[in-house]
Amino acid sequence: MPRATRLTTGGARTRKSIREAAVKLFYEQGYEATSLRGVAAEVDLQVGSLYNHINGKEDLLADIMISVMDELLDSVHDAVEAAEPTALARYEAAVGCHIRYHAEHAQQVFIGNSELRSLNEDNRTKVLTKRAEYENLFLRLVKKVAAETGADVIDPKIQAYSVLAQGAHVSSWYRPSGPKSLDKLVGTYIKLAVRELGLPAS
Amino acid sequence: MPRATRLTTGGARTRKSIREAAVKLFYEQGYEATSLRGVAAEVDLQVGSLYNHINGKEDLLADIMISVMDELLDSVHDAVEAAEPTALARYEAAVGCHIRYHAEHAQQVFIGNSELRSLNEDNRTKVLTKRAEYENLFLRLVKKVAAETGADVIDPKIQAYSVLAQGAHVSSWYRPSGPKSLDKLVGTYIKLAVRELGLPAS
DNA sequence: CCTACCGATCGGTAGG
DNA sequence: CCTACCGATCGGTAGG
Repeated sequence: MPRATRLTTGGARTRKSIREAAVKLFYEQGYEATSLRGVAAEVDLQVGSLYNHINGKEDLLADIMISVMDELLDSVHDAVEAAEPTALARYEAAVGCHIRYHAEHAQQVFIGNSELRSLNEDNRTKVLTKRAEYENLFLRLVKKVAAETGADVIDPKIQAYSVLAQGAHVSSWYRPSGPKSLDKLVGTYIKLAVRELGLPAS
Repeated sequence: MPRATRLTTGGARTRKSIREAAVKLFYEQGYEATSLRGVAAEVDLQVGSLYNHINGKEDLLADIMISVMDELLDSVHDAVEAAEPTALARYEAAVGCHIRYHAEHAQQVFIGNSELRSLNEDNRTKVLTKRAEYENLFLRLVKKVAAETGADVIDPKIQAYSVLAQGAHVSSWYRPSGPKSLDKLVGTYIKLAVRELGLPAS
């Protein structure tokens, strides 16, 4: 039995393909303008067959939006923990991870930032809760930098919002084929974020 | 004839009401999820009657998106010309006007930033051209500040993008009922923008 | 400005 | 996983 792992692949693989097709179409056309027939065609299925893998159109969207927030939270937490144990280094790591994720997952993040309205109350609450958690993560980091360095932070909340705004914007224009290297881009945004705190470049 | 001005009001007033209803519903539900029946109901008309005032659903959207860009361009141009004739003062005026407009017209701007996909090629090109013009306006201002003050601007394009990103973000959360006064908010964003240029607060 | 209608398309389901 | 279908709703139009 050299291929025992294959036992579970068929269904899971199809499910993943459907999700990827949904990300692509939701990004290109928007959730409302995307038909399940379009999603099905993308993975060579008929509409009815989709229902062997998903519970409905909105489930597909909720899945994408919730998992993108989970990934973001995990990534930034990991980046912060891996950084040097100073408040500024941790903040820089968080900003860098935030920008990098938004560039590398531009489609998913863009969907996450534009289709909140299409979720029912239950799913919307779930996503909003995770977003609030993400915001608070940055807010705490900003406040720690201020406490540890004495930086003259004008408004910690706007400061955190500023970083979130840059990420959202990056996800709307970044393409891997662009002229700038991603490392350089991330570095630029980190410098801007540090400057905004009123600190000299490190 | 004490009400001669009324001669032209009837039709124009209805047209304006329809547009305002469309802004409200496009903002709340998104363009695709909004039906012309919903728009009609909002102004106490039947669907068919809308066509005495508009050419179709997309015309309504294109109108909103194009006029928001025209207003933005005019406002910022005016603000720049009214400012003290130093590059930094002009830049500060532009950033302040940008943020203020995005707060005061949050719904229209939010539509402008999220429904590009729903326009046909012709209208999309019109809007994108105006957006490019708007971006260039900020890019030139940043470069002038750098030239005049010797500021160490890391990347003028990203710098301009940063300001645009803040505006888009503000339009997604700002409510007039919020705790912060608009003047104070605008002031905060101006300070952040100046700091990003590597200049001390003025 | 309304009534009544058109063809098209949608999400979802039954039944196999 | 497919065929065939459902009711609902859509943008838009004719005709008055």
